[in-house]
Amino acid sequence: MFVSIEGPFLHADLDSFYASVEQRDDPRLRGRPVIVGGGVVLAASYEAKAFGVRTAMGGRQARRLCPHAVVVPPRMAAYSAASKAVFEVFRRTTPLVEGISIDEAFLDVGGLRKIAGTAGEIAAKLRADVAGSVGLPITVGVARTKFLAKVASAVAKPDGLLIVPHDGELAFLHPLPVERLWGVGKVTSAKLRDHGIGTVGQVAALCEAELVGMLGRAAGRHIHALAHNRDPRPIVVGRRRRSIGAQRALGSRRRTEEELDATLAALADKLARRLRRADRACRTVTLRMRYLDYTRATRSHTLAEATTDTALILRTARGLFTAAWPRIAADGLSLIGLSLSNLENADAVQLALPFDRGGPTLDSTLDVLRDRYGATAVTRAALLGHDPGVSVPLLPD
DNA sequence: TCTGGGGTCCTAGGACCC
DNA sequence: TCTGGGGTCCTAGGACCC
Repeated sequence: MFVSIEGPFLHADLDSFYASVEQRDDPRLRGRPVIVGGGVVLAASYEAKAFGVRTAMGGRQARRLCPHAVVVPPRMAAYSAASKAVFEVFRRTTPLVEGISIDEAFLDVGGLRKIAGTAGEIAAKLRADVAGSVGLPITVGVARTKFLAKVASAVAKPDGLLIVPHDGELAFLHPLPVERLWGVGKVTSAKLRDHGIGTVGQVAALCEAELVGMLGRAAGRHIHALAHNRDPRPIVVGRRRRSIGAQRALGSRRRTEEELDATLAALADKLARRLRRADRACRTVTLRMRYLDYTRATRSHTLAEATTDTALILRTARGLFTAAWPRIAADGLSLIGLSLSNLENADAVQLALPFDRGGPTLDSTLDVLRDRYGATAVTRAALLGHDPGVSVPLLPD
């Protein structure tokens, strides 16, 4: 993991990513409203958005709003390949790239000024490079902080470029609606609007204590800082995934215990494969449930040691399922999901350590490893103890 | 108008240890 | 014998993001 704080930052965000890939690959779709995904809208082209179609909207509603839209099934492999190509362009621009999702990243372009020009010039070239070599439209926001760069790209969409000058930060930010603040969703914006607060400027006029009183400690502090464009977060290169999950919607039909168990087994198998492919191991298994009335619940169990074993993951999931069975039987499920967290490196280094007759304890092993590699290199959670050796990742987890 | 699939982070209470 | 305070881990729930 590498951290860079210099700035300025670029926030690069592909426009209607899945739909743009479809329009790129099929000229007949260009200029027409395109919806990716049938049951639910995964992405909509700007032509479709003009009719009010939005991501995550039900397919039926979307077709009613825009009856002449072309609906195509998702092609995840094509999107994944396009994403890889775009990230290659990012990394040719600067090694300081922090991926946020399949279609979005932050770039730190400080220090490139003498070589590549101003941040604005770099951003313009980046957009041209993505269009030229991958054939996709991309919007870039440029600002002194990551947060403001992200706001700038959201305002500049689609296919735009917006540079927020140092002396114009708050003049740009304060007239915007509170929903532009990262971390303000439905619930928080409703709370703020109940207090008569609708713009970022109105948030900025409050003191931190008032916001903490309204929203809780973390959210209050966070939003107070963002409203003043205080965002010290650096670019983090090589961030590791913290969980792996999969879920399946089940519709409104009641499922039998056997059907649910088969789904659970398929999810466990799929996740264990992904886990092993990523060279990770998990210690916590979480069962996610949504009942037929759409209320949700989770049940989790943490193992003593990390595992990549399908059978153990499935046994653990089944144990959670069995414990939750009374409510499931009574209320029925509309969704079942599994998530693996507390991830550790599986590609660990094997160390042969001399142990006492009584066998090593986790803590005695930890002490030895801390002596050898330093306290920051080894954590209890990183240990994957297997007699007679132990596996230890050489990076902090 | 019924609501997919993949994630991150925060809170809060209880267990346990020092 | 009774008591406090701090820290970490686990579990469950919730808000939010793409």
